[in-house]
Amino acid sequence: MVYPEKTDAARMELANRLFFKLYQCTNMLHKTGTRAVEDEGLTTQQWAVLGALSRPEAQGGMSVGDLARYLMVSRQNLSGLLSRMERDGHLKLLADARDRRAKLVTMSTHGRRVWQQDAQPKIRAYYEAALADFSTGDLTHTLHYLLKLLGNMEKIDQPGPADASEVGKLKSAAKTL
Amino acid sequence: MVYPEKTDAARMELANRLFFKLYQCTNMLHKTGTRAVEDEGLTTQQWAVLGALSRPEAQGGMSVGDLARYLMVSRQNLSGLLSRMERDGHLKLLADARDRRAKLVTMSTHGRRVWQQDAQPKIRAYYEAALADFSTGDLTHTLHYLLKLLGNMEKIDQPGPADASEVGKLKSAAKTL
DNA sequence: TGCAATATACCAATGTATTGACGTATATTA
DNA sequence: TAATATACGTCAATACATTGGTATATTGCA
Repeated sequence: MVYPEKTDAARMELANRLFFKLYQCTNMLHKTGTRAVEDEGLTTQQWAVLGALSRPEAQGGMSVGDLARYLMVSRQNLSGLLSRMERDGHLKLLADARDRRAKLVTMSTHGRRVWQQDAQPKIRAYYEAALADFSTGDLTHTLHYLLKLLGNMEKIDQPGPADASEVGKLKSAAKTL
Repeated sequence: MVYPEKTDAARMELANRLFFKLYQCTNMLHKTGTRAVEDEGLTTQQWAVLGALSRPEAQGGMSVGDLARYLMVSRQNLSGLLSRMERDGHLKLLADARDRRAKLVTMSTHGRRVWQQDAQPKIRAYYEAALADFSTGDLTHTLHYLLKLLGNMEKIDQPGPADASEVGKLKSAAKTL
């Protein structure tokens, strides 16, 4: 290697710009995306919740915890979000008969109508504008890189045991405390 | 075109996943990134501010407005951020002699030391972990897609006049109000 | 020069996101 | 079964981020 320090500095420079743009992109996504559905009284985060609940797998509702894991946000954050959406009549939170700790989150009739009739066409138009000049290949590649990045960050977040024996060790260690 | 509706639905599906992952990536970035520099009393947003101020172009400080434009956040948001950083001793806000409306934002001696000595190595390590298995080509491509996406969103945010004559029209129209 | 337009910074309200702590309910284990 | 551990949802504190409104200083045009 002739110039290792040079390539390394260049890599850091690229990394820096990449994360800076990631940060700016998401700020702009929330700003412009929320503006796109403001007439429906929604935000981008709320549209993520409605998107999750409208999946076939979510027929019959989801618990707050499951929804938080799916969206990858804290339960505490989601709790507030759901309260606002219930207040605005988009959701219904029912007590779960099976597990008395849990609440079942479901779209209200009004929420489902708003989501399907009003919001969906606007979201579609938003996607088309935001992804103008993106070919199908571009979309696939971008998604691939984001998935890879997300995977790396999940590892940073939860270094996680390498195998089951590690889990056993942790459990044993916990017992001695 | 034989199946136009099919390719269109697939594109929307891709778009949906792309923005969902973008949202999750940035949440994870703030979460894990802030954890990486929490000993220094910093957050990812604050490290963006210090990064901006440590550029050679920012020698002598920046006004709040310039910094807000550079970071692409609202002045109101930045104002609170800067107050916290001044409170924590990382920044100094001086009155601008030239323009009595403006404040000049500069890194304090302490802030510069924290940034260069303590934070920089941790940020470096964070970048390496978050971008594990990203080749230089991967980095360049990802950055390219983010820049393109950001450009599209800026257009959505500010549809902007197509040419100078439009600006003239707007100015004239404003006068009549 | 003077008046209108613009720029700068602040205040307030609202929404999103995190961590830490809490009380209650379910699971696990001894 | 009884004690312990875990899971569930919420409250509180703090930080980011937006919009809208206000007061003051500067700029630009007539």
